[in-house]
Amino acid sequence: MADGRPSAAISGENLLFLTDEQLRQGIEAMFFAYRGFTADPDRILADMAYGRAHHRAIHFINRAPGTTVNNLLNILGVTKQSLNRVLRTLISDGLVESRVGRVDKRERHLYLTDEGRTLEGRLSDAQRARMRAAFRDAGPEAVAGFRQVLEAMMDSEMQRAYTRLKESGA
Amino acid sequence: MADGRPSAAISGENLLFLTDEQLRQGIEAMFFAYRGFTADPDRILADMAYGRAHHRAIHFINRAPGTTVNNLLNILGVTKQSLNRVLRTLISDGLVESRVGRVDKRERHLYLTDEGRTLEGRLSDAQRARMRAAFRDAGPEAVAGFRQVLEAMMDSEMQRAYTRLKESGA
DNA sequence: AGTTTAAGTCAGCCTTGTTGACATTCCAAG
DNA sequence: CTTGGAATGTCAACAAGGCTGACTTAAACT
Repeated sequence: MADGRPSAAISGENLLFLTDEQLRQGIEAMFFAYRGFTADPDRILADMAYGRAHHRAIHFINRAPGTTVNNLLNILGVTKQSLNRVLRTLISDGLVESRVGRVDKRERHLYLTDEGRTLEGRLSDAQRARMRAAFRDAGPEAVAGFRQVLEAMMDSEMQRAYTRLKESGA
Repeated sequence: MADGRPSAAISGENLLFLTDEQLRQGIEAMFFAYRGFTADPDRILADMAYGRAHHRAIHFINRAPGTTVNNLLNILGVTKQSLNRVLRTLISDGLVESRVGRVDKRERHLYLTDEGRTLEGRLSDAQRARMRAAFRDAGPEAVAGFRQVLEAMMDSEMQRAYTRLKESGA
């Protein structure tokens, strides 16, 4: 409905005519691209008893070693019960190590074991390969735009988490 | 690991240095942005007995009215059992109508009812509002780049589906 | 006539999300 | 010192939405 009718949006000096059709194409692009984005790690995980939730935990523990459970909870946006089930299996399988905090012994700090890092590498390599190919195909300007739009699409809380991770990284 | 070490990629005339860190930021941007992308419709659906799967079915039936079950299956990338469960509830709730094909009576052609279109509108409006804000914030060049990268990230099969939908649209 | 295709259905399983209730441990404030 | 609250862990139950496998029906194709 309303195809062709412009959803006008005025932004400072810029007057953008964003039709519903253009927005819908953006929506569909996100849907199809996210499928591709997760496809490669999913294939690797399917062989083991793990799923996407395990991948996410492993990714962010690798990204910020020593992170607390609570911090991970905020980043992942799931309940502690849900995360706990995933962490329990990862710990008992020897991929993740949970150390009691030194300053606050209630906290658990999470680290990947060597085995955990190995799996992380396998998953990351697969996901990065696709991202690298996409970045290469699209070119540097497109990559900058890609990141700008994605950042603008996040909830402000996630935007802060993303920025924090970005700055801690490089 | 390998932070700082460049994953070089040569693309025709362009020499891109894509570090693992840059790729990881792209990966995390996708993760956080997709959460935002689904957040608004999810909130609407949570009040009803519906979930994201119902939203996807409604979206693509609206997009291509009269589509067959098999076609929808290919676009959504799920099993017919999974889709059927969703379609059954949508049909019995009066949001979707299933008509026997005229030329091939084995096929069922799917259409939204008035009630279905109403819900579709509510969900789309919410999702488009966020997309519109992100597009406006980022600007037209960024939007073009965003779409280029996403398209390059899709599996080729999905890329074809996406292009077909795009061309059928505007 | 026999095979293939589209769709639907039943049963069962898995992952991953949810609530709610409750125990433990420890820090910090009164 | 005691009490309240925070961080964590755990148990149970449940739901959504994926999956596989097996089977039926009806129509179309060869």
